[in-house]
Amino acid sequence: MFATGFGMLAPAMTEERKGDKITTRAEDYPQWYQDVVREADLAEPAKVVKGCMVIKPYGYAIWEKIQRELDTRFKATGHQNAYFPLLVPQSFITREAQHVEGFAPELAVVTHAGGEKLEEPYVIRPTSETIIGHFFSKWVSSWRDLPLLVNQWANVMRWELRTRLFLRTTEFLWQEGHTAHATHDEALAEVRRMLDIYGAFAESVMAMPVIRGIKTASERFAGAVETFCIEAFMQDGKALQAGTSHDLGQNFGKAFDVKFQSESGALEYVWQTSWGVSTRLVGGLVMTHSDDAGLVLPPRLAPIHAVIIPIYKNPDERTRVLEACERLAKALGDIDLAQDGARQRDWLTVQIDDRDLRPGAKFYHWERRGVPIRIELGPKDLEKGQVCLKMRVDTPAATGKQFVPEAELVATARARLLAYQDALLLAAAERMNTRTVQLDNWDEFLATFAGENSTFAWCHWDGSAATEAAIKAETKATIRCVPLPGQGPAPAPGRCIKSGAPSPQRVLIAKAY
RNA sequence: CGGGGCGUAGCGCAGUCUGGUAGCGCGUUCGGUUCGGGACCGAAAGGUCGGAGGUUCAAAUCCUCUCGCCCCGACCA
Repeated sequence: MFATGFGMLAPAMTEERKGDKITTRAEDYPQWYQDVVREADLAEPAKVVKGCMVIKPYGYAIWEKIQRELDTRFKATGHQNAYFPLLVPQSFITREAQHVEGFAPELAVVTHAGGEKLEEPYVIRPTSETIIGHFFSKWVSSWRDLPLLVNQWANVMRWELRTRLFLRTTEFLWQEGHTAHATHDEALAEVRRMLDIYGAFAESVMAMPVIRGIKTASERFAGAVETFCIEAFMQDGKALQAGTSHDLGQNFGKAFDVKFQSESGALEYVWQTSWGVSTRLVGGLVMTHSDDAGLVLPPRLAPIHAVIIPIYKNPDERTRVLEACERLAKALGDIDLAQDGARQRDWLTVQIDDRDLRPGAKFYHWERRGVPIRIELGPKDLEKGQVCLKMRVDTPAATGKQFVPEAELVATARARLLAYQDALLLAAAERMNTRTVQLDNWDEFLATFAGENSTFAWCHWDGSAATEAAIKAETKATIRCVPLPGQGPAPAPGRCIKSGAPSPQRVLIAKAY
């Protein structure tokens, strides 16, 4: 499948404004992020609705690719999609003590409908554990009904005080998996399995390396027994919680009376899990790979893999060049990027930019949108039977403009895209690794997190909430997670960086989005 | 909710102090010349100056009230 007329993906020239420069990262990182999102045409603040955003077609196309990849993985592990109501009876939220406490401050509540005041207000779901708990209790009665594995793609609302496009908005899109199991061990295995899926997805599809770990009590999901997470390293040294997987224990089972009769005949509460990732991932994608020239996308998530720019001086040349462009697009469109063993094909999407603009303007246009490959085709190339190929970001394997014989284009393009995907992951991992430090001295810690500074720091912590709060109060840095085996430095005892008390292992500390 | 700032053309702004024909840049439309890293020339369209009230011969400008937004401090995928 090839495409040359993707109206939705080809933003009109109205967005092309000379002077709309992208602030450099060194100059002002938050401004750079906003500029990149705007210039890549990913989203814009809704303005008329406080704290909300409009995800524009190009940005939504990236989210759809994320959805497709994850949904395939969820289905492959036995989950089924379902959909639960947006509105949740207020009394449901208050059923689980920790849950209410955590979410009460950010709830939007519907008090009137049909011109009348409601007997019981509804809250707009901030997450769906409660209403799903209610239905699980109706659906589960026997051990034969377990495990129950469902997922929902939905929007949720949390009344945020301060918002940033994709990273934190009042309404956002996500996926929330909810499962019920007969034993705690089985539930825990599910929690870990989904965390593994998130981690593998982040690294192999988003090319975004992550640290897998467990949240401290203060950062734990309201109502969970344990929260597992993946934390990603942003270019400014801050951490982004990119996905979470919760062991809910029997907390919601008890609150919503989700019971089953076991094989031995005993009546028991189910063990539940929930796990989710959101459109925040798009923000993480931006802050992982993009540069001062704009968005950079890994091929596996790029809505457009290659753009072909025709070069011509007169109508006759235009006709001949465009004809050749169509030929190239058709050939490239037959490339399947899917890895061995993938369940579905992943055809290359190609676009010919035949707008009446000068080539240079088109180069900048697509560069800002992060299209991985640019192909220039002009009269000189036609004569020589070659095409000019350039990757959005230089990699050791491919630097600057390269000329390849037309006959080799398809093979070259495929190889370059696959190498590019790997190169982005490698570059991101190197950035994270070289900027990750081990700190053992409080003064050093203060210097590391002075002002807006942040990086990934492995430090000893005495395990107390008081120390954790003190670190946060003094530096704004927080404990992102206690690493899982294989993540971070090998566990070894030491002394807490703040209190000096004994500590069994180092934890990951950074400022966070 | 406390402190600071701002509402004038699609976007960014000037004009407000000192009332007197509503302007500039970018973008948009049309025509032409251009086209291997952000083109140029010519013409044109586009604004009840956030809203309401008041002062005045006359208000974007002065006064009163009001609405909305942004930034900074207490929460979070």
